[in-house]
Parts: sequence; structure tokens; C-alpha cells
Amino acid sequence: MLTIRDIAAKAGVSVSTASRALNNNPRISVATRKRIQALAAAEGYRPNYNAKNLTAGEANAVGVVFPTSDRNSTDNPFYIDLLRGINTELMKRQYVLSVAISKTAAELLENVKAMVAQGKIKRFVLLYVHQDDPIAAFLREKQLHFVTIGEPIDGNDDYFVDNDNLEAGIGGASFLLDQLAVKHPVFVESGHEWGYERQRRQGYERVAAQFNVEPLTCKLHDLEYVRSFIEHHPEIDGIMATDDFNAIEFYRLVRERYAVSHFPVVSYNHSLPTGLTDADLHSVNLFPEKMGSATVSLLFGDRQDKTATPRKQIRIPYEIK
Amino acid sequence: MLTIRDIAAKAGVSVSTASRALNNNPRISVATRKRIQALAAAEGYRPNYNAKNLTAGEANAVGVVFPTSDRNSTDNPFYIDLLRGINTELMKRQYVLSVAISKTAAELLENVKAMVAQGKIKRFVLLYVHQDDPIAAFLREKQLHFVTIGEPIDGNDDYFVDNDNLEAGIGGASFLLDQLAVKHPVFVESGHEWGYERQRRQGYERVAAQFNVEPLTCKLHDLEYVRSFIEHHPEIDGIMATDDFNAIEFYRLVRERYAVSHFPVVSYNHSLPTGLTDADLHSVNLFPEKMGSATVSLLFGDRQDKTATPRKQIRIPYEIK
DNA sequence: CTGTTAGCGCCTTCAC
DNA sequence: GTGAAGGCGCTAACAG
Repeated sequence: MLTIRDIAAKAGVSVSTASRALNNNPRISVATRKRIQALAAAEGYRPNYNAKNLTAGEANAVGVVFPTSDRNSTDNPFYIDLLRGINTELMKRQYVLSVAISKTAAELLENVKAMVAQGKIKRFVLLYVHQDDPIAAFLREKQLHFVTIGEPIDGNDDYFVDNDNLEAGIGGASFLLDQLAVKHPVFVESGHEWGYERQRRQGYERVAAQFNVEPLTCKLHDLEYVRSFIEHHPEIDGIMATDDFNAIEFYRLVRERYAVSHFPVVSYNHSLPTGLTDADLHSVNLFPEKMGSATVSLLFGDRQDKTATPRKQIRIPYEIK
Repeated sequence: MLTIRDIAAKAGVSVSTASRALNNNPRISVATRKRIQALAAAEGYRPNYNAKNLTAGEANAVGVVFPTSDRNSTDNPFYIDLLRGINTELMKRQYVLSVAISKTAAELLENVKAMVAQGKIKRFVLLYVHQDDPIAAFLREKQLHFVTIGEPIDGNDDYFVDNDNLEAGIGGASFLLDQLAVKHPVFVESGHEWGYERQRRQGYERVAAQFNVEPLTCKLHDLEYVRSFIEHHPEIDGIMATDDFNAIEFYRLVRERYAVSHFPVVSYNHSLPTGLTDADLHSVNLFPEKMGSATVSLLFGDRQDKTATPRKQIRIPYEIK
């Protein structure tokens, strides 16, 4: 394995000069810096990060924490795209993505603690928002950087990346009522009262008021409930749902009762394969990969220019097509 | 931060004794070993893994590689549960899960190379099976351990964990034809020709032959195709699908055409919330978490007893309820 | 601008 | 059974 000594030797300089050159230390003349960097690249030198981390006292890793159970959470393609966005950005910084995931909250916390104590990881991403989360509390106490995906709900002033769900709700509802000319929309949500659902619903309600329509809402509790709901609301002529799965689930039940087709639907996340539903489905793209890259830039305290105060939150815009 | 020197000092022994005691080295008397371990635990000592890794020349991390794009792949809850299974097992070994994930194949390979060269990671899990995969080739060339999720298709004798998809196909079909008494089943698959789909189909065909029924198959190409298929096959009275999403998709289209309910359905992965379909849905549980833990035991060369030859593959059984 | 030296925390030869 | 010393690869004082 090629070490920095080898590079130093081949370049005819001392190890420390090589080290400084490779780290772009201004104390080394630009000429030798370039020369040594070129040499290292040519020889295929790769620094040993265990050694770097040992001296730095900090690992080149970001801990990404999954919620304990996501069976009821926002859907999964979203997570995967988010991971992709995060990791692409981390690679540029020569960082690695480590995940903490477990079935039990206790084990998960232990996982994070091990990352901190044994792994010297100092930056984390929480892929969820919980009330009084012990992991967030631990990270705060240890004064470590972390960013949550989704706006905090417990009043803590944490860094976060989110969509503007209120705006997305307004946009989606406007699209449904205006472009798709729906007169009797229904808002379909999971029944878990997630923050993003509430916010999108508020957007929906606001637009409904503008259009003078009654803001009808249905939670997907169970089959009987929804069937009965649909039975009592034959007037429904369009769906706005908090995600694609809720949308097709409800639509399926509508079709079961009434002979409709090309039914106007607006939902979120862009997570279905196309062509397999006859609904006129417009899924709002929330750009999870962009959220991932924004997360990283928040995590590392990027700023537009030096004078700008660092931001604590980033909202990613949406797109309806 | 508590280092091994602190422990050594408090125990009144030298650093090397402390090190050996903590690593359960038999050269240290059992008594002092216990004593020092107890002390370390009481003081909350945690070894610095960057230092350990530096001397060991190998990181306490496993690289988990995601496919470039999984939009068309097996569904995602499966991945998440798999990750959970892998990580739970890794934690026991004081290992960390690092992920490689990217949109492009080139960047993904670069990601893995960096993990190897800079991170000293020597063990990998590939969450996919590809023909002539450059990443698998790289890992083979470097003689690193890796396990694929799914049986290799290119004739390479790699380690893998999989379900017994043929058996699961036979089991699922038997359940549908026997227990659920279906006379005119249809086999629904994605059209991507994944290995597991082919194998389950073979199981289905075998059972169909036993029951003297025509092995009907439908690929979910596009809406028109499937609708026409359903139109031409009014006799269908039960569905066997390669996963839950394919199942409900097809079922929706059946219901759209015919007034059925409590339709018998067998599919795989157990990935839907219950209560929101009126199909008589029996989803085969493939125990992704178990697959994860089996993956790790393969990766670390566990054996039942010392004399047993190491296994290169593990098949996880299924369950139908 | 560059070289020498010490040390990050831990493990492991080599002595006793 | 235990200790002292050196080194893993790299960075950061301290010199010059």
C-alpha cells in the first residue's frame, strides 16, 4: 500500500512537506504543491482515513439515523432517493455515509452512542421528526451537528430540511381545482397525523375557501370506514392525497363503487411506476435528492458568501406536472 | 476522553496489559482480565476505533452497496428491513454499516473503491444481482469478502443469501390452488424478468401441472395490455403475483371490469398495510431481517461447528399465512 | 518555504 | 503473566 512516505520519497521532499502539499497548505509553494499533487495522483495514492481520523480526532463519516419503524411513515422510495442525494454530496467531501437503523429505540440510541464514542462521528442526519426524541436530545447534549428531515415539532431550534408543505398543499389544491377543474374534491390522508399531512391539508383548506368549496377530508382508517365515506359522497369528482399510495388506495375504492375513469388526482412523492393507473394522476415531485444535498450543505455550514449568516433551514420547492 | 492509558492507570497495570485484558488475550490471567474489563465497563471506557483500525489495517465497517436505480427493482420496504437485519448483527460485532449509493454506475464504483483504499473496508454486501457487475469484479480481484442478496446469475461462485424462490413459488401456488381452491389462477409479474420472478413462476407452473390447470401468466407492461388481458380471461378466479404491489395493481384492474370481492390473492413481501384491500390477500413473508442476519454470518464466515465446511449460501425459508 | 520531531490511541513484538 | 518500546499513517508544533 502506498503511503505518504512513498510519495515524499519519490518527490524528494520530507513527509511533512508532502502532507502539507496534499492538504493544500498555503505555506507550501504553489509549484511544489502542484507537483506533489500531480505525482500522488499519478501514483494512485490514497490517504488512509483511519490515520487521518486518528490525528483529526474526528471521523470522515456522517451518521444517518432511520426511524425505528417506518411501516407507517412516509413512503420508502423517498428515503432511498434522499440517501442518494446525501451520499453524492458526501463523496465530494471525501465523507462516508454510516447508517444507524434498528427495530428498538434503545438499540438505536446505543448505535448512535457507539458512533459518537467509538467512531468519532460528529455529524448526523435524522430521517424523521419525533416529539421528545432521545437521540436528538443526546446529540444536542454532546453539541454535535445534526439536521432533521422535516420541520421540528417540539419547539427545538434544530437545523432542518423540508418541503414547504403548506405551499405544496396550496399548489396541489390550486392545480386540482383550477387546472383540473374539480368541483368536489376530497383530501385523503393516512390518519397518522404526520406534520406534512397537516400542513398540506391546511394549504388545501385555504384554496378550498378561495374556490368556495366545502373542504372534505377522509382519513384512511379502514376499509369499511372509507367505503361508507365514499357511499355518502357520490359528488366527489377529484382527489387530493398526501401520497401516491393513499391516492391509488382511495381511487381504487371510488372505482369499486362508481364507474368513473380518468379521475383527476393530485398526490405527492412521484413514487409510482407510470402507466398502470387510469387516474389522471399528477404527483407532486418533492425532489428528495435535492433535499439530501441541501441536508449535507446545512450539516457542513455552507454559506452563499462569507458574510451571510448561516441558515438553519432549507425548504426545497416542489413541482407539479 | 477516556483512553486505554487511563484504564491501565486506574487498574494499576501497564497499557499493554490493559490492552490484552480488554481483548481477552489468554496470556493474561482470567482474574485480572475480569477485573480490568469490569473496571473499563464501570468507567464507561470505549475504545477509539480509528486507532484500532489503524493498527489492524482494517476498518470495523461493512460496505452495503445499493443498485444504481431501484425504481424497477424489488420493492423498498424489503431493503429497509434487510438493512435492519444486517445492522443489528453488525452492532453485536462492533461493526458499522456504511452505504454506497449513487445514481451512476461510475460514481458507485468510485464510492466502493474509496471505501476499500481509503477506508480499509474489506467486507461488502451487494443488494442486487447483475450480469457482469463491475463492482463484483473489482471486489473479486481485490480478494475481498462479499455477499450478494439474490443468487448470482453469471456463473460466479460468489457467496449469497436468497430465498428459495422455487420452493416459495411452489408453496404459494399450492396454497392458492389447494387451500383457497382457485381453479383458474393467473401469475402476475413485473415484466422485468427478475431472477426471483422467473423462479417463482417455475414453481407456479409446476404446481399448475399437478392440478391440471393451464398456467396463465400476465406481465404488467401497460394499462391497455393488462385490461385487454383481463377482458379475454373472464375465467380468472385467483391471483398469484410476484409482489404485493403487482398484486393489488392487477386486482384493481380486475375489479374495474368484474364485480368481484374477497378475491383470492397470493403474493410476496408482506409490504402492505393491512385492512385497505378487500382481496383475500395472503402475502408470503420472506423474512428480510433474517436474510440480513444470515448475510452477516456468511460475511464473517460463521460455522455451526469448527469441522463444518463454510457455507457459501444460505436460503431463508418463507411463511404463508 | 521546508525539514525534524513528537504524538494521536492502540496493538504487538520482544524482553523479563 | 506482565511491562517497555516501537510502530501503524498522518498531522502539527517547533525550528531553521
